[in-house]
Amino acid sequence: MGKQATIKEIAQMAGVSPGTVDRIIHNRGNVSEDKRRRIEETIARVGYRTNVHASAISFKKVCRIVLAIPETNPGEYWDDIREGILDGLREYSDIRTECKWLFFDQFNRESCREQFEKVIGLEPDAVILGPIFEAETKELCKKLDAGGIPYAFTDRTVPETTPVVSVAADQLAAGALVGRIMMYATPEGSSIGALKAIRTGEDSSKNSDLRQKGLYDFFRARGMEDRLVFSDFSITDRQQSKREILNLIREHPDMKGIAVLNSRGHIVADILSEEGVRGIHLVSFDLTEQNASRLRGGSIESLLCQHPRAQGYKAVSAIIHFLLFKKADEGGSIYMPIDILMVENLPFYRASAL
Amino acid sequence: MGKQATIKEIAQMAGVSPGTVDRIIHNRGNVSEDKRRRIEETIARVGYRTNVHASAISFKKVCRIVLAIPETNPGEYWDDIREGILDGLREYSDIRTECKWLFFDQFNRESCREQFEKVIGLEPDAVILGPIFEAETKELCKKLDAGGIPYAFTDRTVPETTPVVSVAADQLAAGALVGRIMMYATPEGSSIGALKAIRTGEDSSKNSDLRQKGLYDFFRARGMEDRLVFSDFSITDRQQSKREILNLIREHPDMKGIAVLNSRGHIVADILSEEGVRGIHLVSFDLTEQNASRLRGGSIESLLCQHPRAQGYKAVSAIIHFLLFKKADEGGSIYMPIDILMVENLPFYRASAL
DNA sequence: CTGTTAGCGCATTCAC
DNA sequence: GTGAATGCGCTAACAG
Repeated sequence: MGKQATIKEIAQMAGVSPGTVDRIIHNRGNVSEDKRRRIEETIARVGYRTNVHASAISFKKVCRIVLAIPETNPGEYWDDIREGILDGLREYSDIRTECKWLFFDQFNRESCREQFEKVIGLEPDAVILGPIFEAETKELCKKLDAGGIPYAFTDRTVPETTPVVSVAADQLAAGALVGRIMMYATPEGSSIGALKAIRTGEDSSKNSDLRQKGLYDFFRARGMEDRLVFSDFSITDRQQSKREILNLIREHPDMKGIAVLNSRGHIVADILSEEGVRGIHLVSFDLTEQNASRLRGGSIESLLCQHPRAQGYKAVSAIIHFLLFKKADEGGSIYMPIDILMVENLPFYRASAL
Repeated sequence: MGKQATIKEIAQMAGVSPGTVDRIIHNRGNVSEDKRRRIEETIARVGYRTNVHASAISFKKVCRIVLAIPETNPGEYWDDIREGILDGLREYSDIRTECKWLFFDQFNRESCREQFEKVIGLEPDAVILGPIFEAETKELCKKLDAGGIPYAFTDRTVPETTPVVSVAADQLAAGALVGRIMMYATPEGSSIGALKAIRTGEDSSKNSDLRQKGLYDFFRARGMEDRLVFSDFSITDRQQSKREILNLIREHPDMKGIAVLNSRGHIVADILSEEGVRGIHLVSFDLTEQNASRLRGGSIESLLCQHPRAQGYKAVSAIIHFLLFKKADEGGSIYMPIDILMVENLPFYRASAL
């Protein structure tokens, strides 16, 4: 814990003024090549790190941040992400930050496009995006890149973009993890349903697709891929989804496990409960209120999740950090841990805010 | 994100000077009852929160912190806690903190007593303890209480003490979680070994005992407690422990799962591997390097853990926060989440430092 | 008991 | 290009 050098000391050692040191630290230019080298050298030599506190306290500029993410009901996935973003914003409440929220319907491409089109006009210093629709996201990012405006993603990565950071979990690994849990929890040779609940006409989401692939690969690698039964089911009409699921079970009487590859496990749980179907091990994704209550009630056995709140928090941290220092310290993506929740460890999960 | 009020503004609103406001914020006394009430009232009204950055930057006093924890090999549980403590210290590196580390042997009561006896003499402003030995810990805490020196625990709570905070996981719940995993992963009716690896003559640790009880209660609640076979095994002599474990398996040929209730799962894993024993589902505790490698290799199926690094970090945060504001904000104990690790989510776990 | 005041380390003008 | 000067919100020492 040796005492940290200050800018003033660096300046003295390099034979320049504190202002000049500050200029190179913030990449603000206007420094002769000669001094830049001298300063950078002594900074490296003494291992100078800027004092975040002093930095934050004297930071004047107000940061205009635009946040464009899906709007969801309280307690659902994107609502948790929003909470995490608010946490992050609060944490940095000492630096002046001016936020503009744009919410869109995650099932409606038009609504997303509409909101994304407003972004540039708001002249943000930075942007945080929920990249649900890939094409729209890419298009927006191209403009942001052109304008030199930094942006970050939560929830997933997007090809052909250059975000400061993507905060996301590895969904292939998550799918494989579902596979492992199913392998343990169901008898050898039984079949396992892999479901996605989607709205009629909706594309299934990128994340679900990756999970499906991860799950498939896991079983395939063990020569058991024929145990898997993939199927979508619609959630527009409750009666219909019920029929679909009951049908599935009827057609596969040896089905001992069902993995719901998105957050709609609670729907399947309720259908199975209502019909008194027992002995099917149910796994789903995301700790939404609805899923949590089914987990407590025992109709869902386990949930995989990626702490959406922490995700939101980290995206904000990264983007603000970038704004302060004009450079990212993480290498472009932050991988979230994939958490497994069962009744016993559920109570201690939410508490750990960060 | 309304602008935060400053101390100066609070002072003005309450009709006092900034110094007086600061006095009540830090519980430094010397304020008339009348003004105290007025100030506290306006603080509450405008929702004032002290600006951590400004606070950190102008904090003058050097904090003498004594840390007395077990010493372990790199990559083991207590070593991770130590890392987390260092993280926390680094985070607050801007406030002057003077640390004195005292390490003891976690299997040697005398060594602990020896180190604990040095604590008071070092005149610490605060103490962080690894409360392995209950009697010694209680004794030390009595002295600390008398001297008005705040202290915090990592790893577990200790009765009859008044720490600023205990950072620990609920081990009963952890034990129950082992039960659930075993229930899923082993065939109905098979027996399950519940082992503790201990040194000859050593008491088994409090945490292991709680886990054992949690596991037992889980099965008992389901009328399956006779599936459990409890047993200790010594790790002083490798050959002997091998015999013990192989004996256990021989006596219970229907044993399909083994839970190691402390961090020595890797020992059992190796013994099973060497003997070519297959088909036994092995669960253990703590993500040590040794366990991680067996998890990757497939000889351990899953690990339960409680992010020791985060534990250390949180203990430091809490104690420093207390030093700054002379009061705790958490209610005396922080519960860590209980994490389940399998091969698939292992790679993403360490990364999430906090 | 209470008000005043001098920094803390850094970001940002504003002169030179 | 560069250096000096000012202030951010708070702490702590000091003068009353």
